[in-house]
Amino acid sequence: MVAERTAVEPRRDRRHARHQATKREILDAAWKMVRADGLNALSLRALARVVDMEPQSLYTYFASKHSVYDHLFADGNRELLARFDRLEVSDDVRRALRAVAHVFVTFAAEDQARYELLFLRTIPDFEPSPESYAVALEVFNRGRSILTGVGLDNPEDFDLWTALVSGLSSQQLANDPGGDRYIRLIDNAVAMFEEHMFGR
Amino acid sequence: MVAERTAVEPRRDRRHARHQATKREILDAAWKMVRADGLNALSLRALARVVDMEPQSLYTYFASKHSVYDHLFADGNRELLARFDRLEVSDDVRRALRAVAHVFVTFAAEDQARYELLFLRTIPDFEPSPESYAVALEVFNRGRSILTGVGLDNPEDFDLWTALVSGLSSQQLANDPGGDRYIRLIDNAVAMFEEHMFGR
DNA sequence: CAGTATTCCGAACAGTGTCAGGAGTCTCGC
DNA sequence: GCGAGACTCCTGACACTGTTCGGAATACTG
Repeated sequence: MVAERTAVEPRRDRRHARHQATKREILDAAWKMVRADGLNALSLRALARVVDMEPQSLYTYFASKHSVYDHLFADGNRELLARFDRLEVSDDVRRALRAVAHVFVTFAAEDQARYELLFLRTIPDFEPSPESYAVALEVFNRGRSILTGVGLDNPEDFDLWTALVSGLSSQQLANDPGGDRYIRLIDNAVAMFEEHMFGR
Repeated sequence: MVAERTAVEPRRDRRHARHQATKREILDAAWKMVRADGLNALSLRALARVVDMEPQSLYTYFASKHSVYDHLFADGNRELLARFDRLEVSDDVRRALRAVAHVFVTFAAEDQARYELLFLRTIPDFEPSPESYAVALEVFNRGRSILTGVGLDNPEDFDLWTALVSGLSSQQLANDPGGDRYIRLIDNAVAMFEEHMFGR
């Protein structure tokens, strides 16, 4: 029985590799379309056309359209997590807060559809799977740990921080997409926040 | 020719009244559905079922589904405008800012779908008509004039203000719908903003 | 080579927004 | 009161959507 299992495993793995490759191609195409036409405008038939398949074949890789969204959701969170990882946290509080805010707002401003998917509940009945949600939680915790690292461990302080940063992001996307009208305000906003938290 | 016109007018008006009444009923039903199932989940066929019509009959009152959204958009903005009108602006800066923030965040937190429709571009290809957008502009100007009334006439200050308030709103909706986790932070946020603008 | 897992597609179903055309109804001037 | 015309509503239909079923290829394994 053990032999049988070890004999089967490699086959599965190779298939799995091909499978994953195609999955990646589909997801990349989905990102492209979603960026171009909006998150809610994604159509499986159009997606299939782009990756040169019949619409039904997509179901070999994804259980449903929501599952596609789910993988995009995880993708986006992994990307944001990677950017936080690349961030070397400064000792200087203001500098650290600035860096975090800049990473987040820039990330948001880059891609309206991605922001919608990750941070707004805009697709009817979509809920991330536990696995995908775990990635999102990791992002959340990472962001919070950076904040506590500079001495902000009060949950309400963190809530105010996220409100401020997400406000800059959503306003940037809504009122000046592609521009930097609100991105320019980051330093000022961080200064305001820091003064309030630590005194002038 | 003039006689003909004046003779026709009253008839038109009475029709118009009935027409508007039905229109209102349809929009009210649409609000209900949108609140229950989400903005993007609205279906003309389901809407028709609720108002006891055939789906195609809705086209007597609205040129398209987007037109329904457009009327809801105007509805929402008129409601927000009315709340600003009911607001008596205090001489005390902090009190005034608090009141404005509270009106807005409460308005947002009440209705996720309405917030999406008014402040996020979440429906594919939807753009408010000039008439509806005019109402939105009026809301925007009203909010800004209240701010300038307390001495904040710098556009960037107003941008930071809207970012802060909309951030509280969207976080409230996303992370604690129905609760008051971020609504409770309004006073604190206003204090932070005021200190930063006017000194401690 | 035989057997099996995997990938893909053809056909179909229920749902969507929307358009064309035609009934029925209401209100008007005569 | 009658005919004209606007108005309201519906039947039928079209192209689209996500999704399921069943079978045909294909690729890999023993």
